[in-house]
Amino acid sequence: MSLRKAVVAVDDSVVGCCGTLGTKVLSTGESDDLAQIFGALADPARLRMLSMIASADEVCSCALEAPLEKSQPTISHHTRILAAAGLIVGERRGRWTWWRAVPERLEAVARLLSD
Amino acid sequence: MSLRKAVVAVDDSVVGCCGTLGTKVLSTGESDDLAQIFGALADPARLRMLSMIASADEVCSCALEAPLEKSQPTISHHTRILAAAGLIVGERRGRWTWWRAVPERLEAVARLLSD
DNA sequence: TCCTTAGATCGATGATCGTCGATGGATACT
DNA sequence: AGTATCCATCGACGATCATCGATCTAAGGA
Repeated sequence: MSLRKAVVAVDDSVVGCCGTLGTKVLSTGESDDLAQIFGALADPARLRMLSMIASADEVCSCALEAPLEKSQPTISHHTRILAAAGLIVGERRGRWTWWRAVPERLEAVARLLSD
Repeated sequence: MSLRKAVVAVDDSVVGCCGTLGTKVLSTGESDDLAQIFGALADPARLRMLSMIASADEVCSCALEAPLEKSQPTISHHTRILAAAGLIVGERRGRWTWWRAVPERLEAVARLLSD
């Protein structure tokens, strides 16, 4: 058994159901889930990765290593965290995995910060 | 000299000047600063703290310990990080420090996620 | 059937983070 | 002056994280 904490996807219902940050005090459960989403955005490499994916239509994992200057396992690690936060989705086609941004997710998080 | 990394305020110009995440790829400098802001939001205690402050007009530090169930040094630690990210501002009045949310900052971050 | 390639997983390591007890400084009240 | 209170800072400890080499799996191409 691995000691590393599993990367578990955050529930969809957390975002876009709770009004704004300023309307009511978050419950501990809500804050846990939201912290995971913001945690996914709290790394420079992941932010650049996300902006690359969001700027293009689709991006292959293999196209991320060079510009981000990270090893292949590190790229895989970061894509997994962004996907668990619902910010990107991946599709395996042949040997390649293609990543797309999820604009609705970004908008939902944005709406949560300010309505 | 302390080994702990100093908590340095993030430059104001990073937010609200750069369009959306999907319009262009972030530079390393931009992603570093943004990661600090999102990092401030990436903790459940800080999110609850921010929602408490944003929901009220002003909140005294002393009113945060009980509901968050954290010690006084921990509360002070978290307020400092939120303030360095520009999400709250504190004003010392007598013995108490009063905290206010910065809605423009929240809106700027939201706009950055989705325009 | 090999050989190559893309990506996920494992295990380890060094850095960062959240937390709190102890301490110090500043302010208010008596 | 003396005491009490609010808060920032320090130092330490345990947990989590980012990173990468090594390994494994799966999917072409020869």
